[in-house]
Amino acid sequence: MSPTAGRQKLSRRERNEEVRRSLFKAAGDIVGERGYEEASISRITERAGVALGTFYNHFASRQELLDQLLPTIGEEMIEFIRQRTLDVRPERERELARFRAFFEFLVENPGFLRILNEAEFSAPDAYRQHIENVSLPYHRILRRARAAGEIRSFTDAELEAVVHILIGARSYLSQRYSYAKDGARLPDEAMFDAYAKLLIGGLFEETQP
Amino acid sequence: MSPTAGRQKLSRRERNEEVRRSLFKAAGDIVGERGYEEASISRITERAGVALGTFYNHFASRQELLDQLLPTIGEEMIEFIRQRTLDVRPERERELARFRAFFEFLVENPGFLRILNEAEFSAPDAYRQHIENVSLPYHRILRRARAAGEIRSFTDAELEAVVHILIGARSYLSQRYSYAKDGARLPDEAMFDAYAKLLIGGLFEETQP
Amino acid sequence: MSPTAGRQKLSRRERNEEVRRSLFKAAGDIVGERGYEEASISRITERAGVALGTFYNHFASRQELLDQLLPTIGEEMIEFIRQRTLDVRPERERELARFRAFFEFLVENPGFLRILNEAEFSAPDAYRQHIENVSLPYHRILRRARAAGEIRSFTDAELEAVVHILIGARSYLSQRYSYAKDGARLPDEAMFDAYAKLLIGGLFEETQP
Amino acid sequence: MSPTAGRQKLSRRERNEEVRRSLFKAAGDIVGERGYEEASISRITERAGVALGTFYNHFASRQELLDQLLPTIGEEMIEFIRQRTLDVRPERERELARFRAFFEFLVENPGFLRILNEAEFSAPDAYRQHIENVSLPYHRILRRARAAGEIRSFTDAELEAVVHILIGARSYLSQRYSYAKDGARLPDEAMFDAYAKLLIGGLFEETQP
DNA sequence: AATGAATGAGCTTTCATTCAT
DNA sequence: AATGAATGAAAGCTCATTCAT
Repeated sequence: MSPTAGRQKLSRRERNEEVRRSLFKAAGDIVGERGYEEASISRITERAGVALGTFYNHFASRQELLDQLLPTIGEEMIEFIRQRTLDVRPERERELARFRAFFEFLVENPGFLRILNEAEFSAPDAYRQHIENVSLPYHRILRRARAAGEIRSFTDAELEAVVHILIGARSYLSQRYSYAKDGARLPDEAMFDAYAKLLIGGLFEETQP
Repeated sequence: MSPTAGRQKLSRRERNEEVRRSLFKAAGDIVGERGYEEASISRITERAGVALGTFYNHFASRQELLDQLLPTIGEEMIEFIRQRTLDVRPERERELARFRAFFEFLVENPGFLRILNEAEFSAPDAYRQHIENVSLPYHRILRRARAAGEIRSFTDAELEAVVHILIGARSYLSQRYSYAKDGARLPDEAMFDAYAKLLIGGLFEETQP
Repeated sequence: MSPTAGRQKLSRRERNEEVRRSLFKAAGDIVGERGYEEASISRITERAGVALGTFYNHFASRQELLDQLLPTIGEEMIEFIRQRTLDVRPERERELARFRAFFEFLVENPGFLRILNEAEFSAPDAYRQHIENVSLPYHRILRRARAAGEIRSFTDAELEAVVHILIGARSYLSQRYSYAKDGARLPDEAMFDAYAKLLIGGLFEETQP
Repeated sequence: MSPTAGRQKLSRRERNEEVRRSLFKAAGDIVGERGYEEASISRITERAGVALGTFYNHFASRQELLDQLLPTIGEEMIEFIRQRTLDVRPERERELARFRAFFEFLVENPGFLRILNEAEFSAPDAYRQHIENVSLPYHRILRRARAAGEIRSFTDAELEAVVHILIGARSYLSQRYSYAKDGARLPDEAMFDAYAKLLIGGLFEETQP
């Protein structure tokens, strides 16, 4: 009897996939903690518990892996938010729920912010892809809400700008409130209230007598 | 009259300052074009037209120079915006003018965006300083406008969040519309309109029948 | 029979060890000829016939290798002397034999002196270790000889001082007589005689009428 | 009235000499504390309180200054020992007094040991000069003592070897007992007693039945 | 597929020396 | 004589990638 009998012996294919996953996870952890720059092959493979050369059996280059990080985790984020806001209506409330869900995702994935933000420079293709992955559905959602009369009068092009404003808002607020370094403030209700008020009613008084 | 008055050759002091400035400019250009990572001493000095060792006669380390880039150019940006929006009233219009002025500054300083955004990771002290330099006066402005009745009902903490939302909006919109790579769209009126509508009236309809 | 038995090509393991040894030898040669200061990585690797980067596959740092030089060769010296003086009695004669053997070792290892003497400043940990490696057994030998009545009246602390006197004597005499630079004198019988007389009878007349 | 009137205004010549001395002192201090390696021109001039370029108005090169350090301070040492042992008789006692005076000099000049020992490699010409400065008079002294019947039967060549044995003994004992790093033992009486016994009577019993 | 040594270009920094002011 | 910026070679070390085993 083989020494590994009894356990579900992994097939060659499965083992392969397992090593790949461990490399991917190691890279994500390192980038999340220390940034793309520090994610050297030797650090990644050491963390993954495989030999350095093994890396190149699974990825063509360092950049190839790095370029997969954000899209992959980004999809998880999108799905996470979708799942948490599935039944919320009307769209106004749903958007606020999405905003909250984003911060919940950050709490569960503290490395994501760094993977996301540094990608703009360290994995630009991945970054563009991710922004598109996020903004396209977002744009669609807003157009639908407009069709349903839930949104004020914005043109398509304006809604596209709005999408980037909303994404930018998330991003900067998360920087400010979520970086957990030595006692930074956690996101607070004021932030959620501010976001809600801005989206519903705007910042400035409309009437100037 | 100073002994060096007239069209004298540059004094020792002036020459020194000139070299320093050329190193600073070279570094700013390189970071703006290719990022902090690529701003190696050898590239900087080559661009500045001095020997490599000369760098260390003017800056104690690579990081020291890099840390001065954003605060210096950031102050220029702040002053640029201030000058362009000095007389605009009411605050609502002034904020829109500031927003426009920011994009005008970007047009004149195409490298600034990269210097700013990458600084979060490559010059974190400088980044924190800059964000503070921008957000503190911004927060004050909004509180004053609120006192003047120009702003809707926001608490202080909410206004602080608003500041970061507005800064984040600028940042993401500029990414989307200003990166001049291969024919990206220039900022268009839709963007300004969207920004204006969002700030004045918000995104969603307030009344849900 | 092992699969690599016979005149097989060197195994991976053996090749690895061979490169390491060649780096070690190159470093020892360079330090012996030109001093620690001159033992740069590039010189060492050039002499060893490998690429510069290869060095760091075998040693964590320049200092790590340099710190191994003296202890390794120092042990060889100790063993060399031990082997050559194994059967000499009494202790008085044995000490003289050790003294001679030390100079014989120097003739066969002309670089050793420099590796030893410069280590005090360039590899201080190694130096301390070596001095201890030499002086501890030396001290023990002298105490035993004293117990056997072969040594005059010295306390333990005095014998420890004697050890350093003897080591220092070797060291300075070797400097004077062995440095092979441009025709320096070889160690001569006068030196051995002086050493013998000093140890047996001392320098000064004891009786002053 | 000139601002410096009243004080003995230094002549140009005196000022020059003063700067030179301050450079010399700075270099000696640095080498004593941190070694020749660390004695860079910039460190020396900074410590001396003059501009870097000033160095080359007083010394042709770094090595030139470094080469003067040991001979100069070495002469001070020789004179120090001479003064302290002028009247001691007989020679046997005088030699012990010289040995003690050497250690007294070290206490007053804690940097000397490093200047001396590192010189072998960092200022070899200076080192050879110093050893000669010390050993030639030493040899003469011993020959005279021999002529006076105070010394046992040694040939000239043997006495020369003895000189180096005695110098080596000093050097190693001082290393062992005088380096003041974190609580190293101070030279103790055992050391002086051991030295005395070795010189008067030797180490081993002469008679072996 | 897994391994890990080999490679060499690249990095930041230090430094003795020169030289115009 | 004093100054201090300019120079460029050299240092130790890192790293993505290759490739023989």
